[in-house]
Amino acid sequence: MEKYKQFGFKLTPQRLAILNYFNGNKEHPSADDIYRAVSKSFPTMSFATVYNTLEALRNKGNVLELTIDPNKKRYDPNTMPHHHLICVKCKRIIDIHKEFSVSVSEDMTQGFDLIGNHIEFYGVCPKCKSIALS
Amino acid sequence: MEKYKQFGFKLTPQRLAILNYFNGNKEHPSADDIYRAVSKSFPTMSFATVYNTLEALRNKGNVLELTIDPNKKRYDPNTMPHHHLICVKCKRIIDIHKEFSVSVSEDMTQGFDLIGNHIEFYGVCPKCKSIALS
DNA sequence: CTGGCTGCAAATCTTTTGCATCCTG
DNA sequence: CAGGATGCAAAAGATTTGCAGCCAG
Repeated sequence: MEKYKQFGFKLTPQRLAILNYFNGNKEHPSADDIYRAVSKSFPTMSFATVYNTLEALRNKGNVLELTIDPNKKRYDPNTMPHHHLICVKCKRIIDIHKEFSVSVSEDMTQGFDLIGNHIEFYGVCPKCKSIALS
Repeated sequence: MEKYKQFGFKLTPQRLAILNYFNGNKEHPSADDIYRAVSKSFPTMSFATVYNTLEALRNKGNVLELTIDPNKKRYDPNTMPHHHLICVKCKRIIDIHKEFSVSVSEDMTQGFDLIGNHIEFYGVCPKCKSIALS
């Protein structure tokens, strides 16, 4: 795919498969999710390649690592600034595209240089709500 | 300590040691930090007891589990609502005690019931700034 | 006394690493 | 054709679990 040439890294078939899986993906998958999905087309795919590719993409700023799920890292190919809402039961994550004004005065930052911020919203998704009722 | 009786769970010496370690602690320690600190007074302390106690405290709402550090869970005995600023280099976490208005319209939440939110600020702490310069 | 807690070790899960081989640029 | 990427397996960390014995209430 031409659109990936800009990335400036070797475009192996495995990486292309991961990029295709990411394309338009809003699921915030874990490394294992990616491994399982891409293994279907690449039976020899290894975790080393998944993590290696994620690391490469992360260094280029094409993927974000999410720490919102306590059990494992999740990855987000949508690099536009945005926030997340996570279901506390099933851990499903959806995007919140909205800007918030969350400035902090210097006396609160104890000499830190600020780089950015990310808001985690917590909630219960519709599916888990209905399960809870039954 | 009388103040802990309210917790309504067995006050073993090990748990008391963990509670004392937590008392006023602003370090946001990991399970391993807790284990190492409390092991000094309790050489037989085990990880099982640390995790067991953390789980019990968490269920009572006396400790928060932070997911902000990608490498491990961190724990916060300060249960007043507040936010965090993390150094992206050394992972030091400091508290941000300020309220922000971050309401989300219903059309963004896709049917989720909202429970709460938490803001992660990213930055570089003074110590890591000076190391970077040298 | 008794049920919950402790401590140890083994197991699990996620992520990382070493290294020989492969293949993109 | 060289250097980076792959795949496998082993290793490293973090967290969980099984279970026999212990002790706070």
